[in-house]
Amino acid sequence: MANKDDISMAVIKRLPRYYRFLGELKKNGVVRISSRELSERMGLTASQIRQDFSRYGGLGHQGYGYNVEKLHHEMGEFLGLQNRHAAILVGGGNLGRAVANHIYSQAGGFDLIGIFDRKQSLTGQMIRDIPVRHIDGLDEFCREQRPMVAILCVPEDAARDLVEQLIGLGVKAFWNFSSYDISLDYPEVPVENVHIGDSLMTLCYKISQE
Amino acid sequence: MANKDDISMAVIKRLPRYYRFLGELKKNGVVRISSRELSERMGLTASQIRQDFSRYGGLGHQGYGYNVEKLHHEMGEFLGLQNRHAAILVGGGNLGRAVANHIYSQAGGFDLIGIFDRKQSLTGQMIRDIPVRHIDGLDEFCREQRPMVAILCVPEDAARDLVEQLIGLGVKAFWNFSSYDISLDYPEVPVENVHIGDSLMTLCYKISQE
DNA sequence: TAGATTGTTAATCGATTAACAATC
DNA sequence: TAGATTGTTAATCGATTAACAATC
Repeated sequence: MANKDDISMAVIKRLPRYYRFLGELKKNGVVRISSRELSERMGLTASQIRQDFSRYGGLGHQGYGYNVEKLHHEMGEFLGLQNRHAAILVGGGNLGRAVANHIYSQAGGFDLIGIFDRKQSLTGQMIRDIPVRHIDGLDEFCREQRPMVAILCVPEDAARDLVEQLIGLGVKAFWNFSSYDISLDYPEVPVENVHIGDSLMTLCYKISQE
Repeated sequence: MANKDDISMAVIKRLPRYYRFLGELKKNGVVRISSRELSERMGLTASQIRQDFSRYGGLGHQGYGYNVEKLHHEMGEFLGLQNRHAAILVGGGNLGRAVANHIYSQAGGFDLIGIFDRKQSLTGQMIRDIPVRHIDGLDEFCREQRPMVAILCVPEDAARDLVEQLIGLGVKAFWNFSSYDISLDYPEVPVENVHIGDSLMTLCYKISQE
């Protein structure tokens, strides 16, 4: 397999979508698929699909195409979905709850081990099978449980302070729903941003263009 | 001003971030800024910033830089934030609530005029100042109120049927939080996707790379 | 074997960066 | 005027598409 370091973000960003489509095909009992047919279903070029897949070594067979189950499985491996990373969630509001539920229904990758909020009224409430703890207990919890990932569903100012605190506590990566730009201060730390506000502005632009 | 149709998505996707940073500078009383200084604050090249801004006509002044307030305002105009689009939200769960609150706190673009859910237990509840209605009333509501945009915070299968129904009811654009790929079936309809599941997989990949 | 389809190389296209003349 | 900085053109870099030999 090619060294993953060579693979550009442009390709990586397409992998989850491939993974979803292949999962769907697998569920529908499709055994094999050609790059051409997959391209039609996904709205990509067959060329791009072959380029993307070929980076991961011999996934296909000439004259046959790709085995759906194998491809789906390998794609999950490339994404690292077989790993289990201990994660904590900070911010138990609506967004935090939605995200917590998502992690549960999503196949792989993360185990949510703690939820924190600064609102006293939330502490003790259960989200799925996890109790919401008060943010004051964050330090102690992290020192004992050593979460690897933190999910930030808090406002920008809170996120800024939390990132500093959490990095000090050994957190290695962030799933960031705030508008605080973590990478500017910590360029080496893996961060995945979900900027809902930016998405809304982009929609506004697209509509204005009609 | 250049015809907006010429401007690529790569540029458009950066506009909300510019808009946010400029709003912050404005709030901090910064009057003027050069492309070089903005580039350092945002982690971009000065060249890219000048390229991006120059597409919109003479926003800067040689030897001076850019006026922060003017640039912020113009950026908002390009994004169409001065418009008001009537929007409905389908799906009153945690994600729907989070999104509804977002629309309220966000400066511009959308007026949320209705919220729908198929759960009887939710109907009648208030989210902000909007009552949750039962999904059975969607047709009648849309025929009377003519929403332009629909926000989908429902599972994929529900989203599929809803899009068909809503397009029939005159909805022109979608903010889509489901994994249903609207553009495959309706390539002409403006859609902005927020794929939380894909984002989580991408994070998983980034962590595995460390 | 003949037909299908990959993996890969080459060509094209688009986006980013560098350079600099224009000018405030 | 001298210094700073834009807007724009040219150069570079990267990503996508096309073509096709390899081969199942």
